[in-house]
Amino acid sequence: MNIRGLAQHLNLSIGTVSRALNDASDVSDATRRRVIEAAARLGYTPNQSGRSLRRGRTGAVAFILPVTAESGAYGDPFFLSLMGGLQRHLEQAGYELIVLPVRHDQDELEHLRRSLGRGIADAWLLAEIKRHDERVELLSARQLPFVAFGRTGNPSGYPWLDLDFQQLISTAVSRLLGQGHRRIALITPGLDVNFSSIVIGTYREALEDAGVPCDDRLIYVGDIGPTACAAATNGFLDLNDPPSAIFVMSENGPIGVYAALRGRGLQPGTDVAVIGSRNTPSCMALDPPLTCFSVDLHGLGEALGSMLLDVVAADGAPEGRPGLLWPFRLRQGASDLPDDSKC
Amino acid sequence: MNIRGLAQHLNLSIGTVSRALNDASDVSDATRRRVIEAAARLGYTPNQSGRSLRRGRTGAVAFILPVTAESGAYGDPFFLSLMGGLQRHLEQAGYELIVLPVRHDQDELEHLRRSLGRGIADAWLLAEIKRHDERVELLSARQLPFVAFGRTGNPSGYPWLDLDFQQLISTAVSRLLGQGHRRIALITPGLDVNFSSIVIGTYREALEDAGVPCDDRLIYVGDIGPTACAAATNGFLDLNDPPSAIFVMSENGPIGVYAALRGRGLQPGTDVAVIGSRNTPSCMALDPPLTCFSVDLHGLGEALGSMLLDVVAADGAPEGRPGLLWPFRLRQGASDLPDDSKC
DNA sequence: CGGTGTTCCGTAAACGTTTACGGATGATGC
DNA sequence: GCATCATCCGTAAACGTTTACGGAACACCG
Repeated sequence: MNIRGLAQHLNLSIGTVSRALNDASDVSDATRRRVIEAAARLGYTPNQSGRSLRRGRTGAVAFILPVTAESGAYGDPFFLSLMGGLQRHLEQAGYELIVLPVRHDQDELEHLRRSLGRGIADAWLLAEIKRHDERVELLSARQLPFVAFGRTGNPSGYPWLDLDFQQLISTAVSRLLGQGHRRIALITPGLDVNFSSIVIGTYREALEDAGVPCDDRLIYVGDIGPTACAAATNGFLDLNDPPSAIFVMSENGPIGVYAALRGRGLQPGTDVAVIGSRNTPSCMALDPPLTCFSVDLHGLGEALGSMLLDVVAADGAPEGRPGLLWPFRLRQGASDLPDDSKC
Repeated sequence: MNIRGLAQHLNLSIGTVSRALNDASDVSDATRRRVIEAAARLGYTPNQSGRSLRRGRTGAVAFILPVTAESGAYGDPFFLSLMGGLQRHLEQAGYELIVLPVRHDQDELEHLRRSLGRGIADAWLLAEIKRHDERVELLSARQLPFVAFGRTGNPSGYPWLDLDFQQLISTAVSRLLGQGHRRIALITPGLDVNFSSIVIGTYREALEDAGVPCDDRLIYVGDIGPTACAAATNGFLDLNDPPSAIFVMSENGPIGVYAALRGRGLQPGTDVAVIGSRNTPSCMALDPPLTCFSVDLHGLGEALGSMLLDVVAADGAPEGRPGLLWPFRLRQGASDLPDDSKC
């Protein structure tokens, strides 16, 4: 069902039908109603290729979504929830969200180039930003509207939104300090992960501000799977002066920490305080309930959608758009009770 | 950078450039090389709108992905891993995978109509198929190429792939029977979930085949969140003759089951056997390790990709394509040891 | 009644590709 | 040397839409 067929059916010209359906100026109310009614009745929907060929834009925003390549592993459900809010916000503005999955074992720059070439969207959303990210450079160089979820090492000259890891760490550490802990261990991923250096820096600052000496033996940087975190915990406990609290910047890491503590006959939350970073389903299954942080993913998606719409509206005027930090919320569990006996 | 610009740059006609880049017949090797080299050098990528307007097809497959609408909840990471295999398979055939998220609180039929109208893909992949699914009917009626991941109550006349729940249940029940259990409880979601009736039916058959009487008080049908599963477990344990084994058709349900057992001083895997359905991260965090089932998600994605390519190739000849059942694999843990004392 | 607007609609030219068709060129066979 | 043929390339018509432009019809005002 073309626009031509619709026009013939209505004894109107193609142009009039198009105007009636789109801009709605220069067309009488009577015919507009007639056209809209007939379009609905005949099931006419404008061909997207023709439309976006003629106009310069597609009415869609593309989200480059990293997915796992391995067979057994699950992906990060974080993004899935984010997509709900993002899609809702874009939908309200008449935009469509399309997601382009890219596997971790793919050349992501090449993938982005191909996707850009398809010209499938008016704006682009990048995730899992690296400290030095060629995709950000590519999009900046081509002056294409995009938003980065995450930030590079030099986060200026492009719009980004990132989680406020600084707030996360300082909240966790000051909470533990407030509970009387003085030896607080830190488990955080390798420095190739963008936020890890922020984590370490903020951790050091927070201790310093409180006048608590920082012991490098209490900092573990590396693989943050459950087993690696268990090993790290055992390493902490082997020290002459073991920590009384452990902050774990990892999704499934707290599971390993709990296991290692129990392996030594220690009870999380009673003998050693534990605070995790995110309320993943696996961490919510722990007993005693893990004190950790959550993110308003829906709101986060909506904020990203809003930024994307801004960026696509202000085409070619990317100035003055600052980066945004998105807060974590503390979810109090029972794993970080103060352990006064150790102070 | 148009094809016109490229042609002018090469002193060739537009048609020749197009042929050189596409079909590659009727063009000499020398010029073809020259064109390809120049296209790469000038960064030319054919405009997708123009291309798919002229040809009837887009070279893409669309995956209608259900995402959560609530703010706190995470989505199902199941699909994320599936997308990796799907994308790889399609990529190898020169197809692109685009994902269209649809929120659970949206009118999914209306959303599908809009998406179809955009004509953005050559084939469609549906997920979370309902027992009576209007989307399947819509796509069938319009003769559009699609594949259903899941199946309706009457799974014929369209290509589908579904998980083999029957195999899952019969494997679990016969395993428990083989371990000597005679009173096996079942926790399964409400009958609005498509596979739940299959689960119950197969459970009954398996018991009947083994000559074990089926006690309806050992079947719980309803909400399968952790707390609901804990309540169901407590209900089982309140019986005069409580079960010695529990099969939980739920993702996070085993967490609640473990908690309820421990609340009564019972040790999972020692006092009561527990088998779960899926190896979600939350279940893998349990101690003792949960015996459950896993799915080769990558292979599943590739199988879906293969079916999609078949469907898009055999346009208008949808006959003879049977449904496919995808197997579960048992992952032995330590939660289903035989409890001979109770037999 | 002429002039000036306003309202509504048709005309046609784009947007960037692909592809059927034909023509030019050169090679080959007789 | 002429006919035949293969090889390569240019021409132009589509694909379905949007939109600038102009024109027809009509109202209004002096």
